[in-house]
Amino acid sequence: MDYVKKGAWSPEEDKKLIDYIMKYRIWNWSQMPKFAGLSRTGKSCRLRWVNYLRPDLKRGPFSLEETQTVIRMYESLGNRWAAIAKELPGRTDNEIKNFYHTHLKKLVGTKVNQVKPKTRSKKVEKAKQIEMKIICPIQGTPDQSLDFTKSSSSSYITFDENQDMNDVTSVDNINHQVDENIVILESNPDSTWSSSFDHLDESVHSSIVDFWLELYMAADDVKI
DNA sequence: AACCGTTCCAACCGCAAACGG
DNA sequence: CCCGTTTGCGGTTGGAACGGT
Repeated sequence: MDYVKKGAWSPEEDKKLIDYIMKYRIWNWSQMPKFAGLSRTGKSCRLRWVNYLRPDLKRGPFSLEETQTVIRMYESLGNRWAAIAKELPGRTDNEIKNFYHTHLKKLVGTKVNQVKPKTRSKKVEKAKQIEMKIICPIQGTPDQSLDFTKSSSSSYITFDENQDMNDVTSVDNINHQVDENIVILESNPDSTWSSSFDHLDESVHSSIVDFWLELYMAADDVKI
């Protein structure tokens, strides 16, 4: 093949590849392109099919369950994306890798402190101004899959200045606070949070972690 | 409106593993 | 075994889209 096309796939190319595979199945990636009338390498065709055109792909944002699975699997397997993908039907290794690098890397592991955003949302700035009470550090969670204790710093969920720690007995109560002032900040750990966190029982604790993940995935205005 | 910096993801590359003659 | 070819994996990047000024 003299000319090999690179870059983004056109809809016509996608159709050629899909039509060919539907008709003849996958038999040899390196030979397939010339039979399918594509000026692409077999490698490019395989990647396009596996990561984008395959009919069994899920698409769309990761659910909370999927996110938790990625975190859990990453903590046990490391960057073995293909192995992690086996636990998430409809998701590709590439997709999981991208998702991890763009959304989770700063939450898992030890680099939380090193990814300070260059710009903060207005809501975060406002929150800082009113000296909000930190009530929920995402650190030292009872759930090992979300164990941030290795981190040299922590992420906080913070609430409005009048929020009392003793009110935090259920996720509903937490949710109630979200509309106004909840923000997530990164910060160095200090002594104020750990003691205030002690009286929360494990179920509330893990609920907060779950809630935080949900919030993180849903909120546009949240900066990590 | 125009510019600029950031985010995100599709697609690339290099390398390793698997395959098969 | 050896060696060439094919397939699979993980790191990296180009550029479109987005958001802020």
